[in-house]
Amino acid sequence: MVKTAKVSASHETAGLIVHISGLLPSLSPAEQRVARLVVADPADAARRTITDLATAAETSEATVIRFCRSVGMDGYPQLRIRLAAEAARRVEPPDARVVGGDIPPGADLAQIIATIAFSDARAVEETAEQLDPAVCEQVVEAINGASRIDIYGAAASGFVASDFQQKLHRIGRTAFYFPDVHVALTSAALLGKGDVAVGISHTGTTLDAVEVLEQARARGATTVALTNFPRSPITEVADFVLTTAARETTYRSGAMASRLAQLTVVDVLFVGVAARNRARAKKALEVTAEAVQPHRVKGRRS
Amino acid sequence: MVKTAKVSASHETAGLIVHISGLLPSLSPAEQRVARLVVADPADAARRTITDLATAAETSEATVIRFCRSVGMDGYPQLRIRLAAEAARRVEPPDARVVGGDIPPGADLAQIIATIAFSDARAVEETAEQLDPAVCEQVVEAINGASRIDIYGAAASGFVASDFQQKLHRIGRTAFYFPDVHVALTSAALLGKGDVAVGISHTGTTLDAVEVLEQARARGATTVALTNFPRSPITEVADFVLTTAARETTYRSGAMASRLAQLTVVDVLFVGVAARNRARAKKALEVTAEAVQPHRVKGRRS
DNA sequence: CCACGGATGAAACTTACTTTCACGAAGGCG
DNA sequence: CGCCTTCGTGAAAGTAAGTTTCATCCGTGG
Repeated sequence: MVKTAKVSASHETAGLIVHISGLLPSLSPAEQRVARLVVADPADAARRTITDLATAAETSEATVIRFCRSVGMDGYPQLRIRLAAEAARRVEPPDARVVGGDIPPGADLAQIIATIAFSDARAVEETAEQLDPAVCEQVVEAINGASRIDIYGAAASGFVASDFQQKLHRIGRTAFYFPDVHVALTSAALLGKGDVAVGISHTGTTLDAVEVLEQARARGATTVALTNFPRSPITEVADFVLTTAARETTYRSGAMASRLAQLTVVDVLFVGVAARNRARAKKALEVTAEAVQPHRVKGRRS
Repeated sequence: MVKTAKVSASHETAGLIVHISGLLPSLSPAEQRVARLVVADPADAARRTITDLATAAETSEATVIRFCRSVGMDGYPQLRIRLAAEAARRVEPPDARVVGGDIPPGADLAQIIATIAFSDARAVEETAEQLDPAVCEQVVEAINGASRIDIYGAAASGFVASDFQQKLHRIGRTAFYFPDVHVALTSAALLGKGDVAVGISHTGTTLDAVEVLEQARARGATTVALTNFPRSPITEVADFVLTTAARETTYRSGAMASRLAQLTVVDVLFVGVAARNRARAKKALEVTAEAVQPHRVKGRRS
């Protein structure tokens, strides 16, 4: 009890297994048998009960407890938990992921899932990384001060535009989304100083989106572009440019990752605006949530 | 993704916390208190004894045990071990501990960006982790063989539904999305054996979505539900259930991460279907891309 | 208003963990 | 060479943790 008791304290955090095998030689024979089992398969040991482990090590429970104390644990349960944690940590990190993005022809669903998840998550992270907080700030400011916000996007970007519109609307801002270019153009013509027009286009080359921003800008409105390509045509008619960072390839040309990246930016702007009017936004969200309550099925399944 | 073999096992092994938060609404009040403690700080929960945890959750040990069973564990010790492992594997987010939670009042844009990116990316990854490839496979199969696919979703889920519809349509599948419930219901009434109806609802309690699936199922169509909560009402009318893993406080945050998670699942299904008809899908994508070419502004996009 | 079913905690119970203690083997000292 | 000491050990007693059972409570629908 006295001799090895103090060794541990500092080593507790990292490398429990290493720690154990380090002081293995200093343990008594029976304890060593326990130690070897533990080191050989920590995860398995964590699953066992003390009696079970004692039996496997051909010794008694008492010895297992002594072993626990010898390696600096309070008791068996603590050892178990530490072992479980340790074992989990040394599991291979989510390894060879198909970074490229293209789905190989023979891929099964599991591969497809992994690939998509990876590139989708990547797009979100990378987009966030390269987003300029200062620009976001200004855009939020503009939106917050606008008496009207027009949002335009076509096809896949249309969903994003529509989503953004709905979000702003939900917190009580006057926002519009027009699926039809002509309507969007006429609306843009009615914008004025202090209003905001947002154009969303992954490629940045969507003629309609460019035209809408152009029109809005001509009327004195603040124009914001959301695109993946920082030097694309749409950026030329935008006061503020927000870029996404999605790398789409063949199959993904159906705008998959880009969409998520765009939505992330929308989320940022939305939260930014909401944060400016915390109380009001919260209230609005609650009210709108209540409004749909009758459309919910009551109760839960058990 | 290393192992695809064990279908149900993979669901349990990966993302225990996610799994729990998904089941949260379907738990009884007392169990929910326990669940919240566990989700809030898994590592801490793993350290506690059952009595301790019960006290902290202001309930009895019996309830804690019931909670363990509800989330698929044998008993408390197993839960403890799993929590410890889970907590260890989890990489500490750089700064923001706010995972699904609220943005702190004083947050600046940079913080907001980091927080959102983190929880968005997390939702995507965790959703992918717990997606069951076998179920996806069957859904893909069903969609692939369907002569018609009806997709329904309301509000935020409506965008996802619409996006899915557009994607399927683009690779030449006959898919519909109806923003109007009544139209959706009449359409569902015309579905038949071999057809597919997809209902999207984050909470799983959207009455409209449930009704549409019900109707579709009554007509012999295959029904698919996409929801965050594996035991919500919508799952009762679905032949196949696909779950997302967004840990969003259900109503408050206006469906941000959940949306991305849903889109990820949509992407998986889309690619899955496309992969079955590689040549045809590719051709279709090219043709549709050409169709919008005249609407592009010419010029570089670096 | 009652019957019913689910949710819940108190208490009985079981299992797991911890402590105590006595035995026996190894080493030292008279 | 024996006797004492020390240490490692497991049996068994003791305590704490986990699990089951059951009576009660509460809301729901007849």
